Amino acid sequence: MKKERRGIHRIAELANVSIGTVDRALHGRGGIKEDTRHRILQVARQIGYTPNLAARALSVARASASIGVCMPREIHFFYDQLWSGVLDEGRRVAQLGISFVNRPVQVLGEHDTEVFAELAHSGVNGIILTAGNPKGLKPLIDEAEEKGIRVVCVSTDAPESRRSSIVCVEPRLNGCLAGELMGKFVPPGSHVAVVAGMLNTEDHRKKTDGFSEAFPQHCAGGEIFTVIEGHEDEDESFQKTFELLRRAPTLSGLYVNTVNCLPVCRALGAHGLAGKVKLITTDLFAEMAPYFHKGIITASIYQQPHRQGQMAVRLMADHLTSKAPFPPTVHLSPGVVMSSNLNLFREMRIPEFKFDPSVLREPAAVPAD
Amino acid sequence: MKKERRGIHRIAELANVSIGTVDRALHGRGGIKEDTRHRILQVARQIGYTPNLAARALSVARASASIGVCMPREIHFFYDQLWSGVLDEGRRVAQLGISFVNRPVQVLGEHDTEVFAELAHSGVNGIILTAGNPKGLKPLIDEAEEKGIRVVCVSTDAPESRRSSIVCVEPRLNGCLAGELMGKFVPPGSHVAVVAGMLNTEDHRKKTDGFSEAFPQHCAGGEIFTVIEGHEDEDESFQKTFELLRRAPTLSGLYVNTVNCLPVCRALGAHGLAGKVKLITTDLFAEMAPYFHKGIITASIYQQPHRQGQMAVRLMADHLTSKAPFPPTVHLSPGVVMSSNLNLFREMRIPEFKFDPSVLREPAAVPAD
DNA sequence: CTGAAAGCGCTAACAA
DNA sequence: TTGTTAGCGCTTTCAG
Repeated sequence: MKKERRGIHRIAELANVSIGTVDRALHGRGGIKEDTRHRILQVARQIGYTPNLAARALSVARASASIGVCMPREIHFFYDQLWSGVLDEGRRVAQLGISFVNRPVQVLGEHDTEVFAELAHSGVNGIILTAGNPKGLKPLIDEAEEKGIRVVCVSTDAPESRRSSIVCVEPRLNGCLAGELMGKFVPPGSHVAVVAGMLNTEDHRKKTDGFSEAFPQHCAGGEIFTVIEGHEDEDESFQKTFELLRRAPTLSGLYVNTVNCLPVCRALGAHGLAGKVKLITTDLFAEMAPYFHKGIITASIYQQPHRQGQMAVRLMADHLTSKAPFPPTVHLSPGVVMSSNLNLFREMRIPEFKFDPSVLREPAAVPAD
Repeated sequence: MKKERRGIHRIAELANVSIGTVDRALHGRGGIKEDTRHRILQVARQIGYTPNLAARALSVARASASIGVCMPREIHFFYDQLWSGVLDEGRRVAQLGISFVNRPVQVLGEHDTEVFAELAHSGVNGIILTAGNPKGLKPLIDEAEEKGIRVVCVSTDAPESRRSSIVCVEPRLNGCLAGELMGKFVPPGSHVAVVAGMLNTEDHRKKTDGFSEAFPQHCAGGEIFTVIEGHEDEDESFQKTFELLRRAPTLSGLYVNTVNCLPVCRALGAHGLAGKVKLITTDLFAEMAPYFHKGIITASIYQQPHRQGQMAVRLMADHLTSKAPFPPTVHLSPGVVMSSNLNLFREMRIPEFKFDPSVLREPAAVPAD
């Protein structure tokens, strides 16, 4: 009594040929009679054959696909989460024989052209990239795509380039959602202000635009009192906000579109305005929790960094393993964080996942002994 | 001249043992002298050994598992999405040799005990279950777990049972978030009402409780005017809501905690109260879109059905392939849908994914010839 | 044109 | 306590 074989063996059995022939048929390789080929495909379809990717990966050994990753190390944990999404999902697809080459850069846009160029020449089959420096990157990306190295941008786009896909929360929509929420939080005719990072970065400008457009639509007679720039500097942000609140005591809302919201929270606290001025922030990290509880932050727009990383890896892996086509864009919906659901976000887990370079190597799976 | 070996063979060579011993050392299995174990681990660490997951997957493939799925077919697309999450993720893990036995039941709680029992005896290694009938299911679940069949509940729990894990959005938290939002949307001292499905279902009761607790906390002097039951009946819901709005013209908010919100929207429309009464709904389906655009629905609390399905499959698959432990609970954060981000939700894609039993078979991966 | 056979790195069952 | 061996399903020679 013989055991039931699987996969191509099964097909071979049913079609009365050898597995070698089955392989030739399945891969459209030459050197096979057209009607045996046809017969084999028929059988394969009948039994619903699906190739075992692990076996394939194993067989072709290290010739199998690898993905390069170039993303920044951290800003207030946003990139920590992005990395951890990539690494988590990477661990899964590793089971399918896909390997990773991780090349973190210190901060967004720093040396990313060099690192990208190096990756592109290192023999990877695809690159996941946070494009801090779109202009400089464009030619490199186009060249890589030309050579068949697919590029997926994540979180920050290089929209002019020929990258295969982009995974992000659209900044404009991010601002719109904040604007809509703000419009519902404050009474008609309210004045609100925006605290941006730097208006000359695309991202912050688009968020500001989205907010400015949506807010008046959802708050009859509402107006944007002013837009100030904190330049990602703690002291400057605090000072400017503090000053603003003194100058404009009738302000009913504040929208911070950079991750750097703590100074603003402190300025509001210093004025004793908890809850009086509705504060909508962006992103999430553990130190924000007390300000939710005190009612200083009313809501935060969450950009799902972990999921972005995960999606980018999935897109690339699906393409590499099953030549799945890339969707031109993957726009995630931003989440809304309020005090009720705050604790469900991974950023609130302690201890906070700290980015550890050692994690960047493949899971060194030698257990501590 | 012999070829350079890789992986555990390499380690075996260097440590002067056989691959069997290396395997034992690496996995902390018994039957190995402590110092050989130590030496082997030492070597492994030195050469930066990383297990080849493809090889492992392949090797254990024969032992590989099947997952039974028992979930309802549909309620206003919620279960469609849940299924599609399960099927999508199932397609991925199928590549690791995991197969599925899908057993849809028509509606929540109908015949689920029979179907579960059948699954439990069909030789599956794990069951994903939407427990419509927790009392009846408990003994069956416990028995299955006893036999080593792990059970993961999804969307609806069987909390008394020994199920390995539950993936859901907590109903109470769902209500809290709605309450918090409502508290910020309406002015202090407002009266609001709740439209529930049936208060005797755990789920709706808990949502109502959460809302009732959170709302007054976030709206000074706010009160719950009344809670009405629509019993998931179109006409009854419309009538009762219409009546309520006439009786209480000062109402400033309405929270619908069942998916059946269209009658309420219509009643609001009929009274010309679009935007005047803030309406917060639950879940999302395509027909709701116009009510967002007209400003009748202010926000909806989204329970992420697709992701719930996906998570349940991942939990089970990770356990089956890597004996990963189950987290006792996976509580997803509900999403907030407003008109700005409405279009990003998969429910808005047309054509709406309709549940098709044929999808329940594995995809045939044989290229058209 | 087709078949046979050798691995890929790992697990697990069985011998020693 | 350790070594040996037979696969897992696939790709890739090399013979027929």
